Amino acid sequence: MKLATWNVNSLAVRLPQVLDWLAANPVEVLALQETKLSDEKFPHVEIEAAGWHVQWFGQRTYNGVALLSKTGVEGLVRNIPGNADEQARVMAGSFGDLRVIDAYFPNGQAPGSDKFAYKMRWIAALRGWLHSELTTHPQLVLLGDFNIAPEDRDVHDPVAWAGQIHCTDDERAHFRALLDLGLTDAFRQFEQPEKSWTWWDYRNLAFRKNQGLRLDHILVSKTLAPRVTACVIDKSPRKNERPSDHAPVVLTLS
DNA sequence: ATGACTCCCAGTGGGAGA
Repeated sequence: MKLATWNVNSLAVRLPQVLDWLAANPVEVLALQETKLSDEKFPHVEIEAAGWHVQWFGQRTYNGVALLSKTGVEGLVRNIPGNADEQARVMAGSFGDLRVIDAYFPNGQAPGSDKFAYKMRWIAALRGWLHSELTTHPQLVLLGDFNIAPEDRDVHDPVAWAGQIHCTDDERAHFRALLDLGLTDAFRQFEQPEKSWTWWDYRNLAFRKNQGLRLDHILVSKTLAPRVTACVIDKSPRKNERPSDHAPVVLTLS
């Protein structure tokens, strides 16, 4: 079975691309981020008409997550329990014994900013919740847009990006702390091409020059790790006329 | 180079993203 994550940067713009992609890639679960739609505007009718189950949690203009799936979901959770948050960033659901947590981590804007402090608090709250989720759901996948490039090899120009947003020591320490919960970066379980990114700046022909960052990740629990047979970045949606600045990441489980 | 592009809500510009 396959699961995927994709930051679509506005589902209003990208819905046709998402439906095309699902037709070609009928994954068990597709986790979306940055839908940028209030719940009453979410295009669930179109998605359901295409044969998919869908759950959504959003707000206007910013953020917003959704879970599209072949089968129905149970145990839905919106945002991090116990962590009051105006921003719609998390949706968790169970598909049989598999717990799926879709997360859109805060961007953080710039180290030292209020938004960076929020990012740090938010990830700490996520980690605390994940700790308990893992005890009740040993088969767990955390996937989404982490807005963190975990290592220098995840950055096209590590010198230029040193200490910049997505690449600070604080963010990387938070990423490692998530791994320390017993999670594995599925992408790095396999040999991968050098210069593998999931995000390219819209500006400066960055995609054509393959100047990007690996910010979108799929972490799997210890119980699940042995079942992972592949994890790949799918650059094909970039061929669309108005692509998202992020590419999907696809996980295969035996 | 305080840039570049895209999206949103706005309203003939500006914030945010990453």
